[in-house]
Formats: sequence, structure tokens, C-alpha cells
Amino acid sequence: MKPPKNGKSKMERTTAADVARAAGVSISAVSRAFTPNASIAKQTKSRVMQAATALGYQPNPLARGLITRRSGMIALLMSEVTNPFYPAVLETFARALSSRGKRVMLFTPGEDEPLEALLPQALGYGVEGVVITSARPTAEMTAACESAPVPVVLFNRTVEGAAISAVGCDNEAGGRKIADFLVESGRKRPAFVAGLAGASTSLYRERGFTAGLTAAGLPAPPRRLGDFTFEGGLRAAEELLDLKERPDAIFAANDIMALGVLDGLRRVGGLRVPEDVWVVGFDDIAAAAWPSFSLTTFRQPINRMVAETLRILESSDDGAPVPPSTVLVPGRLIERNSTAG
Amino acid sequence: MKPPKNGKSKMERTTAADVARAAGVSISAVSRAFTPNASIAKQTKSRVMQAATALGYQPNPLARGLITRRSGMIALLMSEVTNPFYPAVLETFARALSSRGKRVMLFTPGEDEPLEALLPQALGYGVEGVVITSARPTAEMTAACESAPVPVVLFNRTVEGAAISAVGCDNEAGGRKIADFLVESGRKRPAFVAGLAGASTSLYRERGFTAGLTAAGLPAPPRRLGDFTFEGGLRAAEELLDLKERPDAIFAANDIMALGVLDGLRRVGGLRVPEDVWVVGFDDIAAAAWPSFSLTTFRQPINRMVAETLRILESSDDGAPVPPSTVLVPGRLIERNSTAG
DNA sequence: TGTCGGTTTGCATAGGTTTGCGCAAATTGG
DNA sequence: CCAATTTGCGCAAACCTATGCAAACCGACA
Repeated sequence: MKPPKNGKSKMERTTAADVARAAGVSISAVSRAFTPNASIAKQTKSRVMQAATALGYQPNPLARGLITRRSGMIALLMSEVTNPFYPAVLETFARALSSRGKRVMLFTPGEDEPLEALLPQALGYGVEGVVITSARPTAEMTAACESAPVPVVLFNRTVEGAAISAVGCDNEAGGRKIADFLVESGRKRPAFVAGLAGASTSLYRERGFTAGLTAAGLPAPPRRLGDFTFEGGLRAAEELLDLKERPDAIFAANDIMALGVLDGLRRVGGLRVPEDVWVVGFDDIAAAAWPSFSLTTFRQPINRMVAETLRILESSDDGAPVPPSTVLVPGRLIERNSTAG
Repeated sequence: MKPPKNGKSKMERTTAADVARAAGVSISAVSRAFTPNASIAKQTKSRVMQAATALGYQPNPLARGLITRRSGMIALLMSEVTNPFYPAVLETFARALSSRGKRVMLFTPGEDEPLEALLPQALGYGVEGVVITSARPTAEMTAACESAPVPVVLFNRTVEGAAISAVGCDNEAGGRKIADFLVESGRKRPAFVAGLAGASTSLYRERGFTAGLTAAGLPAPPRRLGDFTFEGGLRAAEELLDLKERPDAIFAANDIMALGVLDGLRRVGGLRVPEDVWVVGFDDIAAAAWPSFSLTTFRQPINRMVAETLRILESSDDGAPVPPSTVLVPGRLIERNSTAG
């Protein structure tokens, strides 16, 4: 199994020609042996495979990709790596793809250049699909996505009226669920901490949240911006404490802000959670379960979301472009101590 | 600047031939225009570039890599993505490489197959360099690294007696520094929480730590394993509380365990930090600075470590293999409230 | 004006694979 | 046992670029 010390000095690639020579067949036979459902006799295939493993051969993905335009790579366009939710997503993708023999290529925008520039680059590498987890796409980018030769999926993002596939959690239902939960528990003055100004996730979560409160006869909640960061949540909490009517519950559009809110309430405001104020987040990152926080939150089922994304990416494996679809995976409220009666 | 709607139906790649035709030159001229310090007249170069941008052309990295064996990709072999330190490393690498026009390809071991299988795969993609941040390499893997045709750098890992470059923080000095700090502050019974059994980082940090304590006349600290995880730290804290002589300070080999220790002491043990026990970590992840924890820790300068890694990777850009070097970057003790007087 | 040194340019090949096409062999049915 | 299919295999083209080599070009100097 281990690559043997053949004569070649410094691990020169063993090519299909080497294997062909060793197995006594032609190069094309080798190629077919490695191509699923290719026209090849079982016997020759096994002889090729035997020689291949003996020489430690595996097809060169670059040369292969040059022809098939399938490089075995999925591009992941990601910019907000500071939010712990996204490393978890990244890992899930990497593992899922790894077990299918594919690789993830990470594209992070540099200092200056915007996300738009990354898509053509990724396509140039012959990636089989593109997953975009970053901020909302611009109009220009939307057009580029629609005309891309490979499937593009927005992860945890949606853009209305565009022909792009998207996979996400049902954010609106999640916000609604949280509102219902707070109302049923007798909370009277919930507040909301939004993320970035135009982010679709924050928007939909707020929409569902507000709808739930309104349906129960409560006014629209006071809101602050938290930039999707811990520090932003901390600041938002301080600001909400200054209101003349102090909120008795705060829903932050993601967990990392919720943790900031929690710390802001306790450390700066001197309040107790949940005795004085309840806090609810969204995502269910690992830190939410830590005893210090024990944050009630709405769990996004990363595994299912990733699985759905890959399903869409692979659904057009035969080159036939499939119509874009939007998949909303249901989430689940995880009750912890930050809202305990 | 935007790729124009040329006649081609669905964004077929514009090749160097197209540009050559448009600019009235040969294909090789186009190639040279995109090759730094190639022999080409300034005038032709500008004409080529003009045609290229008009057509939205950029060289195909795959075809280029097939010849030059330089694909513009760096492989990152990483398995412990759950420790927040590594996403930070990942992001730093991605950004640094992005600004140099290179990309990071992430290799995460799947369910079954070990790290060894990933290295040949990565090399097959023609990556220009490999960074390994995972657990200690096996002997077999070490050999593979040494004979790899591209530079391989161990990040935050060292392996003794092998001819592999490595970049890391000076773990032993860090452990020593922490011991000195605790001793000078009057702590009498420090304990240690190790990571995984044979991990070099944990080993060196412990070595320096123990050396510092011994030098001050203290006995070797009691130790527990924490698996480099939050839960592991939590368990380790509980176990250390059961000692007949309760420690008055706990040094955990990384931050995520230290946070677990902190929570274990407070939530399970009912102790106060720092009044009853001090806690010190290692890494300085973002959560260490959160008010709830305010963890004293030894900061690993990720930026400098990444910069040094890239320097090594690029130092053999001309194909000339450079002798392996080990770089130890100094870290810094960050004092916070988990050790405040 | 002829020659010479240096810079540019184009031609042809390499790099490793996939795949259409033609032909030989194997299989099937009558 | 023969004709009609199906199956398996090798040849060669194609994918897109980089690069050694030789030709062409340019200005300059004798």
C-alpha cells in the first residue's frame, strides 16, 4: 500500500503510462479503470488496479479537470470566519466532501477586493460547485451566479427574485417560535438585537419575531444593531439597559451576539440572567452550551443544511442544469438556563 | 471590467488563443504577458493586457499548473477544527494567501482514513506547499514529508530529529514564563491540565512549566488529561478538586480547556476565580477576552507564525530545496482577571 | 552599409488525462 | 454453425498553457 521506493529520485509522479506499462495494457484502459461505469472488462480493471496500487498511482486531478472541467473541488466563498458558526459549517462541509473524495477550496476576500472578484477565480479552477456563505450578493454578483457553468448555492442566505439556489434554516419560523415561547412564558417587553443592516438572516428572524409579538398584542420590539459580533452584542445590551422601560427578554439574531448580550447584562449592567432578563440566541454554537452561558437558542441543523446543499450541487452532475431551488430546513428551540423560569 | 456578453452561450472559457487573436499576437505572447519578468516588449504586453481585460481573460490555473507544477494552491491539512484557535489560523492563512493571489485548499481527514492518506492526495493536486496543523505525524508520514517535492511545514507542531520545517510558538518558554509568573505571585500548589497524550505542544508547555516550578523549589505539579476540549477541561477540573491538597492555580495547555476548567471550578466546584483558584490558558483565543472568563493566557502571535510559515514555503520558490528550518516565535503573557491578585 | 549583440517573437512540444472512433473479439439468437 | 449484436481495447485528438529554441528584429557602432 505504501508508495514504494522506485528508482525515481524525488517522488516524480507516476503517470497513467507507467501503470499501463506495468499492467500490460494501454493508457486508455487505465483511464477507464478509474472512470465509474466505463466500458471495461472486470479482469483488466482488476489488473490495472493492482498495478496502480503497487505503484501508488492515482489520476492527476489537474489533468483530469482540464478535460472534464470537473476538478473534484468545491469552492467555498466565506468571509465571516470570526463567527464560530461558520468554522463549524466549514468543517462539516470539509468532512462531508472528504468522504466523497472531493475537496473544499476556500476563497476568502483579501483586504481590498470584494467578493465579486472571487467567483470568476473559483470558476477558473474548474470547481464543480460554489457555495457562498458570505454577505448578501450584489446585483452584479447575482447575474454572475446565474450564468455560471456550475451550480451555485447560497448557504444561510437568500436573495429574493433571483434564480439562485439557496439553502438555509427557516429563519422566519425560528423567530416566530422564539416570540411564541417568550410570550407564552409571560414575557412582556422583549427586545431584539439585529446583525448587519441588510443581512437576510437577521431580517427574516426579526420578521418572524415581530410577527409573533404582534400577534400576541405586544408592540414591535425595540431594536439595536449588534454587527453579528460579541462586542456588538455587548454594546447593544448596554444601550437596551438605558431604555426607560427595561426589556425583560432579549433575542439576538445570532449566538455570538447573544453571548455578548449576556455578558453585557451581567458584567456591565449587574443584572442576573434569567432572573432579571431572559436571553435567547440563534445558531446553537458550541459555546452556547457552556455552563457559564447555558444559552437558550434556536439550533440550526448544520448537518442537514450541508447535506441539502451537497444534494443540490450534485443534482446537476450530468451537466444538465437543474432549476434553482430554495430549501428551508426546520430548526429547533433548545431551552437552557438563560430562560429558565 | 465586467465579462462582456460575447457570442458564446454559457460563459465558455475565453482561452489564451482568443486573446491572441484579438490582440494580433501569438499565444506565447499572451502567456508571456502574464508571466512575471518574462521577455516581452512593454508595448505588446499592454496590447495583450488590454485585449485580455476586454475579453475577461485570465490564465487557466489548471493548465498552467499542469506544466509549472505550481497551481497557486497551498494545502492545509487540519483535523482539529473544533478548537477555536485553528479557525483563526485558517482565516489568517486564507487572507494572507488571498492577497498574494494564492488559494488555500483544505484537507480534513474523513471518518475512517488517517492523515497519511491526505498528503499524497494534496501533492497530486500540484499544491505549491503543504501546511500540517494536525496531530503529531507518524514515522511513515515523516518520511513522506521529507521526500515531498514541495516544501512541507508543520504548524504549531514539532517532531524531533526529522528533517521537516516547523513553525511554532516557543511553547517551552511559554510554560516557563507562566510558572515563573505563578511562583512570583505566591502560588504554592499549581496543577497542570495536559492535552492529548503525545502532542508536542502540550509536552513542551508542560516541560517549561514543570521546569519553572522545580527551579522555585516546588514539586512537579499534579496533572490530568483534558483532550484539548472544553469538556475535557471541565472534567479535569473536577478531578483536580478531589485531590487532598486542592491546587491554588491551574494551567491548562490551551485556552479551550482552560475555559472548561474555569467553568468546572465555578459551576461544579462552587469556587471563585481568582479568589480561590487561579486559571491560566494558552493561545489567547477570542473567548478568553470575554468578560465572563477574562482568562489570563499566553498569546500565540498567529500573524507572525503564519508569516514565518509562508516565508518558508516561498523560500524555495525557485525549486531549489532549502534546508528545513525550525522557527520559534516568542509569545506574550496576557494578564486578565482569572489571575488578578 | 555591414555586422554584431541583445531583445522579442513565433513555432513546436510537453504536461497527464479523457474520450470519440474504428476494429477485433466475445456473446447471443436462430 | 453463421449472422447480428454487444463489448472491450488501442489510437489519436483535445484540453490550455509554459517554455526551449531558433528566427526575426532593432539599434548602434565601425
